[in-house]
Amino acid sequence: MASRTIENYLKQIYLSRPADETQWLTMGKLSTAVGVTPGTATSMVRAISDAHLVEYEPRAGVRLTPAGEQLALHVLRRHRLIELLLVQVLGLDWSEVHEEAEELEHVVSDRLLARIDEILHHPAFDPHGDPIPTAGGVVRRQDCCTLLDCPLGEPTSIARILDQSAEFLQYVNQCGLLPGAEIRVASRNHQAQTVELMAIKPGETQVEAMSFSVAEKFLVQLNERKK
Amino acid sequence: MASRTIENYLKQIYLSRPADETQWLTMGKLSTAVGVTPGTATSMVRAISDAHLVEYEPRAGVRLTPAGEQLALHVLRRHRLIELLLVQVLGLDWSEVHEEAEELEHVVSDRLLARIDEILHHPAFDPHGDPIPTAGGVVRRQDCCTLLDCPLGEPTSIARILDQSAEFLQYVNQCGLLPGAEIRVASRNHQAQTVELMAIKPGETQVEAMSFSVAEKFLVQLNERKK
DNA sequence: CAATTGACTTTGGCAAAGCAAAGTTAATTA
DNA sequence: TAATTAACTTTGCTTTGCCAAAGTCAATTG
Ligand SMILES: [Mn+2]
Ligand SMILES: [Mn+2]
Ligand SMILES: [Mn+2]
Ligand SMILES: [Mn+2]
Repeated sequence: MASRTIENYLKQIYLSRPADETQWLTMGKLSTAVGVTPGTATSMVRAISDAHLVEYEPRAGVRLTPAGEQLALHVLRRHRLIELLLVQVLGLDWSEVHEEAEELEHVVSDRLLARIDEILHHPAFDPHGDPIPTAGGVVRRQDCCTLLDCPLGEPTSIARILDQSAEFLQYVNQCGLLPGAEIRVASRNHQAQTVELMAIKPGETQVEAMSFSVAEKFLVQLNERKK
Repeated sequence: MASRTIENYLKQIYLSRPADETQWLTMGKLSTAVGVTPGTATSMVRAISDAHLVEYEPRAGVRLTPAGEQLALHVLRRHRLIELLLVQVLGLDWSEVHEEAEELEHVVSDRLLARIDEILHHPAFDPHGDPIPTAGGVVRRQDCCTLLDCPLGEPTSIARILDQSAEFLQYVNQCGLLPGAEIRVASRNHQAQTVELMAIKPGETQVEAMSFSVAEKFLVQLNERKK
């Protein structure tokens, strides 16, 4: 079986892969994502490539094979299911579960994972709104836009938080913008580079302002019309 | 911090230590307990001894220092709390949790462990009846006798199962002799080398027979008088 | 008391994972 | 086009754990 090191590399290759599918992930990006020196990444990638889990083109970069992608998605599934368990069942704060899951993801057996999945009723998203791959290795697509480019005034729900640093997540917590929260973008001020939000709560109107750079870190979904 | 290898060695040194406190644990016993060749155990123990976690006397054996014992007890606490969580909250069978906990015990953070402890209401015993060391590293003593040497006819409760192989635990499950089960030893037949048990259930009298060698694997406690 | 034996230790070697620093490429700049 | 530079690869070395096989010690046994 793949060592925990290899699992970590594969997961990071998946998460850091460039949007354009034909592109390679550069070794520089990979080495910083994994947290090793570039030389270490090169030799590790060579090894993983011998195992046919990635394609490696010197001076171009690295890219997952179908087998490697399946493995990466399994690790990601473990990671995200564990995060949700830690939040929902064990009551950890969502800002601290990532570190924890980073270790646990390599150690939880298939049997235990199946039980976790059952207890959580086969959830589709983790506490940060990231999609949980299915046991078969399929990632469900959600179409979202950021608070920067979603339509003004429309009722929307927070779907996903892109900056998952502990500090940012604590800020998100404070202003109640967790995944699921219903809000509208009241206005955008291009001079001040700010976005004004309104919470949709019964009888109450709360306002929150944030800069464009922060607004970009929230993905939202348009609420379905209830007429 | 101690590597997972060192944690495993310390835990095994603790669990395999001879009953007589003045005795050393031999390297042979340790190496089979840890599952490595004798040479490997020797060199590892040398290293652990350099870290002042054990005393090592060549050709005599090994023995925990107070610091090493504290560390061993912390690993044991993690192991046993995790086992109980897996059974009580995640619904795994008690015959499969040991393997699982063997890995998880090295990876669960203090914060997570504290939450587990809370959720389980600070339990004193794991699913097999083994005592869970306190966070301060204290093991509560329970005075038990085996089904071989407990008094005949007295109402007792199963306290602890000494053979924790998956097969044996499944047998224990089948005859309902889990920790907490109330029974009386009806008789012992020294010719046949068997023990006859009676379950104490409302209105029902169930009988179970087992050999001396199996009876030895059950620790029981006398029930307090209810007069 | 010597010989044998079993338990233990030592030695030498290997694989995984990592770093530092030197050496290459290839893209950019002048 | 030539020089510079940033990104990448190679090389050499380290640490941690492990095994196999050879060597040593001490307890029994004859
Ligand atoms: Mn990880
Ligand atoms: Mn997440
Ligand atoms: Mn373990
Ligand atoms: Mn146990």
